[in-house]
Amino acid sequence: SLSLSLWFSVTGVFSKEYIPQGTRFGPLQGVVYTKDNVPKMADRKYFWRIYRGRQLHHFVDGEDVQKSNWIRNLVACQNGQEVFFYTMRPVEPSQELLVWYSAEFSQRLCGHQQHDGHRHSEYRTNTLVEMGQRTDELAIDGGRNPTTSCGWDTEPTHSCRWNTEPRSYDIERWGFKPSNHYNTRPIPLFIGCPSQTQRNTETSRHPSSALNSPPPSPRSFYHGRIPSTHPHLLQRDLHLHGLYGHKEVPSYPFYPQHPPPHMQLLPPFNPLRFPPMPPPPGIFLPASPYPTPLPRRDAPPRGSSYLLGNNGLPYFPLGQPGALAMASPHHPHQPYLPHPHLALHGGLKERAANMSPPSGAPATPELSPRGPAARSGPGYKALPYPLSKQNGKIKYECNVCLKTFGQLSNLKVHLRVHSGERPFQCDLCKKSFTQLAHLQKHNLVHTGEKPHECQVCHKRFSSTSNLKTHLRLHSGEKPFQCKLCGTKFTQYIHLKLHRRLHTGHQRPYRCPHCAVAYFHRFSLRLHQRACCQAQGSPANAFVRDMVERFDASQEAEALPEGASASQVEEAAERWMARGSEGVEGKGDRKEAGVLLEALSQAINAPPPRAALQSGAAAAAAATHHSPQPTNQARASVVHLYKRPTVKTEAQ
DNA sequence: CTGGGGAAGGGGCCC
DNA sequence: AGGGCCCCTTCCCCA
Repeated sequence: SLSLSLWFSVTGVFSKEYIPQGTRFGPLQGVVYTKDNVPKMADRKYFWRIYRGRQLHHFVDGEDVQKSNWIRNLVACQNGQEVFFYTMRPVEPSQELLVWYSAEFSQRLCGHQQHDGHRHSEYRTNTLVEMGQRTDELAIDGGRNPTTSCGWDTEPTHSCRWNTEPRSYDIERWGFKPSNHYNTRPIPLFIGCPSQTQRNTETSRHPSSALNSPPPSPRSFYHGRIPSTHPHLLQRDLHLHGLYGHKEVPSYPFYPQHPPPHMQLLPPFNPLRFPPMPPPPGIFLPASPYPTPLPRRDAPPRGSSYLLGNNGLPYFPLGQPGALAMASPHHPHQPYLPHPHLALHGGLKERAANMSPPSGAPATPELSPRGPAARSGPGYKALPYPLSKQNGKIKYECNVCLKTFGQLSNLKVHLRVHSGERPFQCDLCKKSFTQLAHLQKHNLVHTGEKPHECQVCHKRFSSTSNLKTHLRLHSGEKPFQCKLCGTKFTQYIHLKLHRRLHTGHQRPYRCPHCAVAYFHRFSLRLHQRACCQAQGSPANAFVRDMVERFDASQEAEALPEGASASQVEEAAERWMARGSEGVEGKGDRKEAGVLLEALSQAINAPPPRAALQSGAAAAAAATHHSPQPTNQARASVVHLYKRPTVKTEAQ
């Protein structure tokens, strides 16, 4: 798996402000290699293949941060001989910018297979658009036809292209008129990215000024501002080349004196910590900045997405008409912006209809997209998601979390979990839901209706679940039992709260300086290096809390007491990949990243001598005065976060 | 502080 | 594809 050291050796880019969908960044800069002069020792992780026509022309290596400006949250688009990046969707403030790349590349990056049955969803990156380009088209449009490519240097499994110039998109998308300058030369900076103050203004959405600005210096330099939430970065002289205008020669069209205020540097990119989301189904792609390809014989119908899913196969949006129609008003930051072609050719319904996978494809399991047989011709006839067979039944696998579904519709609903799409909105309170049934259930809140009645006490409930819970009061059933004291509960949450009474008093490894104790020696070591103020660590309540969580995690529990630093590191990594128990649930992934960084530093940095000594003494003293936790006590901790089942808890 | 009950939301399966 | 239903989880409030 990806090592922490790698994680923290790479610079990440975060948005400081909302970036509208369709914003373009670029061009990519980096070390240029021809096919023949690639150094033997070159790390090809960040290689970009640049095509001329269908021929591989050269590579751009984005690895060297001193020489490149690559970013990884966007879809890349080869434009002539340059690479630009387009935002796939609006980028929220503080969201990291990442570039999509394929599952194959992800696997190579992570160095292991993802199909081991674990939920390695966070590892799974998705979707790369890789397109070829004909030389004659270069001549036609002056080299402005975009083709996209991925960050790997293996032979592409597919190629496709957009025949529509980005100019067309830009014009229609933003509503400005083409300028001669833009016609003749691509602007090697991003377009239409309003500042905070400009965001809601019409002019910001029609950044014609960008078009009329002189092209910026291709060599540019940006010193990012360090956010107050990441004070540890203040000591570093972080900079990112290229994207935002020259330090001495301001060139950024909108921000002539300063880097774009919505961009700033944050902790390093970590594909495990901040996994790129897959191309969101439905609601995002129709508003994609990418020009809709003109029809060709071997291409999907107009309106189909040319994004490639896993294994380089096309990723078709899964949107439904309802989703398309309802998405935008409910998500002001994800404005639905009908593509000009949609407006011209019938709008949403046609678009949605055209977005369906090729008819018949789901019913042809022999066209498994996992195999080469799935690709007949240029490869547009495959499904957007992997298929597999389990016990003779077709399974539809989520590209993001690898969960499989027996029915396609279930997968489609499931994908909303990842896309954030919530197509069903309550008219009264404007809350939105992923499923109609949830909205219908929610409506009962407003109507006061309680359709489910307890036959014993005639109390009424809005849901069967709540009635069922209630019925336990009459039946005396208490399925949730504390293993330590035997107390039984009717609800799991009550057991969960109760069990905390037992923990906290049985953690043998106490910090001699503060009132914290841990189950594991390595946790105490982490604490002392990462968050013990008495040891000179910065006060960080979050890191402190996370060390505690990790200490109580299954991953930590599985480690031997004398676990090596690398073992602890790997366990923390697994823990994070699993969602870190509550961290992800609270939507605070960046904070979790901060923890991992702290963990990494704590693991890798040589410990303060005093800390080690006192820590060892404390551990020894603690061990002496308080025996090792019993398996039972440890189990209670492990199960603290474990998904409960009636069976196990009742045993 | 702890146990207990209900309200509400979210994910997934089956039809 | 969509409706119905179930299970699970969390939050809130109260005794």
